[in-house]
Amino acid sequence: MPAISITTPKPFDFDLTASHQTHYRGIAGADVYEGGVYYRALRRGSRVLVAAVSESSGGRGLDVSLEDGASDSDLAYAAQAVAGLLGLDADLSGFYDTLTADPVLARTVASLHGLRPTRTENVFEALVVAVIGQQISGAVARVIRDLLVRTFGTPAEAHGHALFAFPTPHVLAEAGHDELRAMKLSNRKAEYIHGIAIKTLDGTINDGHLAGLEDEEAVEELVKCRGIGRWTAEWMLIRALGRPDVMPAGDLALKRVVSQLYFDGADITESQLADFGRERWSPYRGLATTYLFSHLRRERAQNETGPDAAV
DNA sequence: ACCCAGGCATTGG
DNA sequence: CCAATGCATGGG
Repeated sequence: MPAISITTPKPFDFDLTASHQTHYRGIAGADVYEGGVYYRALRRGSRVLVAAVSESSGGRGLDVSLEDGASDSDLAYAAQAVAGLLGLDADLSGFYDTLTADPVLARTVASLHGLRPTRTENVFEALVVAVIGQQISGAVARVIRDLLVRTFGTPAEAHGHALFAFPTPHVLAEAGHDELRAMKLSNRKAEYIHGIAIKTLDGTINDGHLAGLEDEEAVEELVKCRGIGRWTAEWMLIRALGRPDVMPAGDLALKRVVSQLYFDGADITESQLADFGRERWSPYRGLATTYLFSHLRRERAQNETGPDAAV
């Protein structure tokens, strides 16, 4: 099986990072983490490559394997894509310095040392996943996201696993309203996602262009799209572009966790959270957000399968 | 049977 | 310009 090694930066915890990417549940959308191997179906042009990623036996990096027939060029592509998905290119040193100055945050995320800010494959994936997650609980969002990926994603049988590449803008743009509604999306969200697919196809939403914009410029441009508000734009910047200083201050769960950790449970407003984050965590508000959410996700997943998993 | 959940667009003051 | 309202669905 063709494979390529990639060296990893420090600090880096592969298990933590792959678990975070799959919401500590082994599968989340197009991402799968099972038996110590992270699987992801990647799009390269019109083809799909399935990467299987595991720690090198030497422990000095990662091995990325593709199916037989993959070229050296495919391997180089996959190595680069996996490095992005796992956030290996992020710089954590400044954030860890911030942690030493914030004992509350440091204690909360103490067991997340080496977690990397993982990413989606592209802007479209992040936007669609964010729209799905608007207003509803993580549990509901997961059901809808996984259904969408299994229904409209590109199946890729490889490494003995049935995997799916994330649906293309083309497929979702071609899908009828009733087909999207069947994904348990609301009428509105079905329209939003359809529109985002169209705008991605016609270049109105363009990864390279957005990557060249400052955080706030990108938000201002994205919120012109129907269905994309500030919250959705900010999550896209974090998830797709790995922006380290973006914080979705309107996020209900983030408000709650910051309230509990820093304000004795008292309700805080969006602007209070924005001020707090700017003063306390700049310029690493995005990394603080990622770590806090990883903490929440893991707690929730453990509570469901943990103490009284009476099976 | 309610009520809430990692928002958004629309409407009405 | 700010406040209220409907939306779809699964879990508590």
